[in-house]
Amino acid sequence: MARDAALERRVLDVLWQGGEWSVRQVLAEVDEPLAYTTIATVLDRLHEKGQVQRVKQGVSWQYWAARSKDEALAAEVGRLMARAEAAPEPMLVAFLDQVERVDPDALDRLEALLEARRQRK
Amino acid sequence: MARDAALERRVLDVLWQGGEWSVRQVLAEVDEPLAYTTIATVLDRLHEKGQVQRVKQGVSWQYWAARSKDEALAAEVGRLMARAEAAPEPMLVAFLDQVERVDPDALDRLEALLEARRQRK
DNA sequence: GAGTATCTACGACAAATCGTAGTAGGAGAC
DNA sequence: GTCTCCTACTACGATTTGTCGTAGATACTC
Repeated sequence: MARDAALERRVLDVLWQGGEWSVRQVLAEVDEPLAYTTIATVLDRLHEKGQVQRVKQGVSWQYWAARSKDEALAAEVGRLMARAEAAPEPMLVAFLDQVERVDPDALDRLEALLEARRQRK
Repeated sequence: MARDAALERRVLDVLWQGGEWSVRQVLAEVDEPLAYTTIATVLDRLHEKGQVQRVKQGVSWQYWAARSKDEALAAEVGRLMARAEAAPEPMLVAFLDQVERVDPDALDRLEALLEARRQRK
C-alpha cells in the first residue's frame, strides 16, 4: 500500500491550486477519512524534500508548493529526457505518439506552439 | 541505497542492446563487482514484472527485453501524460521547453516529424 | 563414476520510501 | 483554568530494491 506516492501527489495537487494552505485546509480538501497527523506528516516530508515551502503563521504553518505544477511537469519531462540519454529522436516520436493517442487535436496545438516559439526566436 | 532502481535500469540497458543474454553475460556487461546471484535476482524480478522475457536454454535461461527502449520510453511518456490529467497544454509547453534545453536543433526535427505525421494522416 | 564448475530456486536481510497515526506538550480561546 | 488545536517526535507495517548465501540439480572433465 506504499510505493506509488499517491497521497503525496494528491496533497501536491491541492497545493497546486495556488495560495497557502494550513494542514487542516489540506485535510479538508483531500476529502478522505485521514488523520490530521497523516496530512501533517506528508506535508512535513514534502517540505524536507524541498517540494513545498512553508512559513509559520502564529502557531501553525502555512504551506505552498515550491514549484508550480507546470514546473514540476517540466522537471519530470527533463528527467525522462536525461534518462533517454539525449538521443531525442525516439523520444520525440514517443511523445508524438502519446500526444496523438491522448488527444489527436493536440497535435495541431503543438504545431501552433512550435510556430510561436520559432517566431519568438 | 534502495529506491532508485538504478541496477534494474542498468540491466535493462544491457538487454536493450538487443539479443538474448544469459545471467553471466549480463553480469560481465554490467561490469561491476556484483555477485552472480545479484544479477540473477534482478533479472528474475524484472521477469516477474513482465519487463523481460526468457526462455530456458538447456539448464540456463536466456533473457531479453520485453519491450524496446523506445517502447519503454513511450510508456513512460504516456504515464507522465496520464498523470498530467490530459490537460496537455502545459505538458506540451513543458516538453518543448525541455527539448529546446537539451537540444535546440531538435525543435526543427520535431517540426519535420509533425509534418510527416500530418502527411501520413 | 568422482570431482568440479555452473545454474536455478528460494530465502534473507538491510535500507529507503510511504501511508497512517498516536502521544506529548505548548499556546490560544473563553 | 479548562478545552481545543497545532506542532514535534516517534513509530510501525508494507513494499521496493540491492545484495547475497545456500542447497540441490545438471553438466563437463578425467
